[in-house]
Amino acid sequence: MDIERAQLALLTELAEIARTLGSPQRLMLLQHVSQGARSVERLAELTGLSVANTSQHLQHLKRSGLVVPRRDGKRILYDLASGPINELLAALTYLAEHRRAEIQSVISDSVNQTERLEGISREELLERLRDSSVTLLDVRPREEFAMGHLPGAINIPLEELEERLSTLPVEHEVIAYCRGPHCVLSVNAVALLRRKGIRTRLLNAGFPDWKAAGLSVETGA
Amino acid sequence: MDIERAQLALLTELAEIARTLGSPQRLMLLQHVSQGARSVERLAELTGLSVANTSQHLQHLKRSGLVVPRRDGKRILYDLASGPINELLAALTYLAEHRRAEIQSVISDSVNQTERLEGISREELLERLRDSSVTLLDVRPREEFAMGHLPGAINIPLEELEERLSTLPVEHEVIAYCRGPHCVLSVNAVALLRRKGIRTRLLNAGFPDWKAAGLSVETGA
DNA sequence: AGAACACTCAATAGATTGATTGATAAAGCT
DNA sequence: AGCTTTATCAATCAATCTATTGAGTGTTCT
Repeated sequence: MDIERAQLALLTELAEIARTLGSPQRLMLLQHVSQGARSVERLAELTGLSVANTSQHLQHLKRSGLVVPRRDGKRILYDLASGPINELLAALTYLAEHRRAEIQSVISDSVNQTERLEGISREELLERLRDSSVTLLDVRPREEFAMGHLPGAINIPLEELEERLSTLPVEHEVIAYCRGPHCVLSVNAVALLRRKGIRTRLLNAGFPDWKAAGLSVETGA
Repeated sequence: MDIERAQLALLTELAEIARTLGSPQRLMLLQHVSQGARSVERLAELTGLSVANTSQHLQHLKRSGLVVPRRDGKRILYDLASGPINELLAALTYLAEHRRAEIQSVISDSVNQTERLEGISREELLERLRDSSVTLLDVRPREEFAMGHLPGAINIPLEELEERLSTLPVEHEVIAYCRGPHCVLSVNAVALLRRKGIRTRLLNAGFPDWKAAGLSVETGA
């Protein structure tokens, strides 16, 4: 019974966080806040909500420990709290994408949708690279990138991705990769980019697989 | 602008999933379902909910694409939908745990992040008590306080602290304590008082430690 | 000190959600 | 066919959530 009560307490905590995320407005706020500390007024502007309403949603986010306020003169800046918040959002986005792809594949017969989600194979990538119709993105840390990467890839470590979004060429589809088929880095990157409306796919293989397959590799920055 | 609309649509989808997870009952159902397909009646039994209520929650989960029903004779079995649902739950749990750990170790939502919860040792406290240069504050519930407390301590349960702030003597530094070194009550009390500009520190030990060390104890209100 | 500013708080009305009840539908049994 | 089991649906009421309004708090500037 004591275990059951503890279980219930934990689930109640989880539910509280989840319910906080259960509003498009708050998700929008969170997304803006995750790009750096912002004042209430700025956030109201960015989201199109009234200031009072924005304030209330921010209080809600604060109560759930997702944002942290900090006074700066006469304004109050809200910042993302520490902890794996982006990871949670990534997981949520990823699931939503998965679900959407599933629904679409039932309606239309297009395999393209599921493929989009599942990722891209080495073979297809090679083909697309030949006619340079993709942007290849390596989200590993700088050091790993320097040790070797796929030819033509550009390196933006995941932590910097959000702020350096504008430097990313988006005229083509973006293919993200990191260390392996289920490396968290690239999954997060794909979720982030898709939230921004950028067409993005995941490379099924990571850099080690690529190298192991004997394909060409570049080194240096 | 078109991107913005797509953004909003995606966020609405995310919010819908999140809101579905925003209920302890549904999380409980999901947890049971994730261990294998179960009938409505069985799930009602496992969770202690009524059958009709269980059914409704399951409909909700189904609408959000988290579970899938399948007929088996006269019963209907619910199974976990495909997709990274467990990953999402894991991310949620991870964040909740992270948040909990943070509350216990640091001043999570204090305005001034530079302020640390600098603690005070039993030895120093004894010395300060001798020349009555501190106010000793016990933030545990009344009942616990009556069962025994540090000599000279005044009792203001955490819930009442904010409204009874004016009754707190603040000419000296305030030392707060409750049950143990990382009891959430006193951590919150310290954060609250510091926000109000009252010099406050946390006693490294709680009441149980004090008693165990054989130091003198008062009882009664 | 007083005005302007940025934000929060409290109160409200309208919409949404949760649990309960009783009625309905679908499958299996006799 | 009738009857039972199992689950859903429809209707209800209390509780909660959202956005708006206007008042109140703390900070800076003059």
